[in-house]
Amino acid sequence: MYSSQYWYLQNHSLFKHLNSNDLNEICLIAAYKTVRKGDIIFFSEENNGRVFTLKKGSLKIVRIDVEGNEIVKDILKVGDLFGSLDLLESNEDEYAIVLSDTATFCSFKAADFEKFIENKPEVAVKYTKWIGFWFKRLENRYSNIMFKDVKTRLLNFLKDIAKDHQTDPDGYVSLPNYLTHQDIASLICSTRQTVTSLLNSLKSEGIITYSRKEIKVKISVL
Amino acid sequence: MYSSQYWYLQNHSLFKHLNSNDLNEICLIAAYKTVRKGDIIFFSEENNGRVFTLKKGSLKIVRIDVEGNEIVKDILKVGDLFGSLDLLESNEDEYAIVLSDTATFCSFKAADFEKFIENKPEVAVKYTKWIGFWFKRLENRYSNIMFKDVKTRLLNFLKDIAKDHQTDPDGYVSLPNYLTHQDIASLICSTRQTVTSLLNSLKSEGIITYSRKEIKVKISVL
DNA sequence: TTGAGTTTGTCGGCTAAAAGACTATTTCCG
DNA sequence: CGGAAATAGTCTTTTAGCCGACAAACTCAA
Repeated sequence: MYSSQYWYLQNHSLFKHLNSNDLNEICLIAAYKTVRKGDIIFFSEENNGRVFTLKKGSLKIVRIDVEGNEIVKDILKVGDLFGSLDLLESNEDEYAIVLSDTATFCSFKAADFEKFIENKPEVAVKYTKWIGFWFKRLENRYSNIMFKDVKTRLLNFLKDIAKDHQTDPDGYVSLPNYLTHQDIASLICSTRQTVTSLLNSLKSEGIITYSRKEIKVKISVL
Repeated sequence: MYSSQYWYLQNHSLFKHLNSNDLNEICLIAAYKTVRKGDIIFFSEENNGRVFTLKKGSLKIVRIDVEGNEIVKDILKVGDLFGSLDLLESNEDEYAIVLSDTATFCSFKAADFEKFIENKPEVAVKYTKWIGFWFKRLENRYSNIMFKDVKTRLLNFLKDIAKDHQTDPDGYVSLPNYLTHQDIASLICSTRQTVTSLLNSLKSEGIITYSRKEIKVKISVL
């Protein structure tokens, strides 16, 4: 018999191979929380230096730049880590907004995790690799932005979210759409107007169909 | 009494706090090498999955994109880590070119380092933080490229290399210049011609002077 | 159901900077 | 030294896509 908290942790690839004693230990430093759509998770104040793992739902990471613009940095889904991944403080100008109806996540203080890691070297190595993956992901995202035109970037963005979804028998992938054109623009580093007109030209090319709730993408094009 | 190899490792912040037994251990998995200007370090083949630390000199990291263009990804200096930082394989399309007259570096197999880490969790935590720093650095570099115009990016680039150099009494920082305009263009994501004319306009504004060997930057402007 | 707020659609002007073409200068090496 | 290769300088042309302005469509709460 195990508590649901155990299940959550065990289900996360970072902790999958830990036994129940280990889980017991990390549960002591982990805190769970469920929040609703539109809720904001700030990384400053009491959350500063915390690492979060998303258990359910999806959210977007937003940064406020020096001019006060909102920049959508990333869209996260179940299993992703966020927060102070580098085990360092700060991130004052960043926060997360819940996109799905509800989201559940657990979190622990980077400092506590650090202590935990020191006794669980397998976890340390796994964590290191995890960070390495994200590093590569960031590199790819950015080189995409710098060397591809907006249309390609938009298609790559669609491809990226489509890859974790089932293909319908008609050859389309149906993606629930939590994002405004403004959000998408921010993610692919473009403008609202450009995204709108590109989406419409993709629509008239028969590559996608979309409403405000859903985007369907012809999988063969990606 | 210690060998010069010990000194090298000990001098690197990642290994600074290890005692001589630990150093002995990691020396067994580390290999040293000195190379000359223009030499190329490939990350594929026998170097695949290796982590390097630069002991002396400077080098540039180059990537070949799908269209065959050389993209200068980074300029590294003493103390920097490069190679398979994520402890993973691949990086086939990347290599390093030595810029200084000579360069010395040591390297170890990611797999060996991993084993080492499992017995030295403090090193794992340090390594994770190290990667975290680079993560942030990458984020900053790219947000710079995406949200600033070319002139600002060029000035930021100069600021960045100026920050580890002494200021002359005349208020200028003298930077040895290993880079062509093409290299600089690639680093700040612009074109050769644009860099050339921007450098010349900065020169006529009295902000910099430069030859092919050296760039002098008025520190007050940065 | 109504009207305020938010998100989408469309257009044309505008500009930074890429791209191309050619020349001038410097470097390198036999 | 001399001549080829690499690098830098300066034009002009072209263009992707940003930006403002405004209208249409949708959403939601009172």
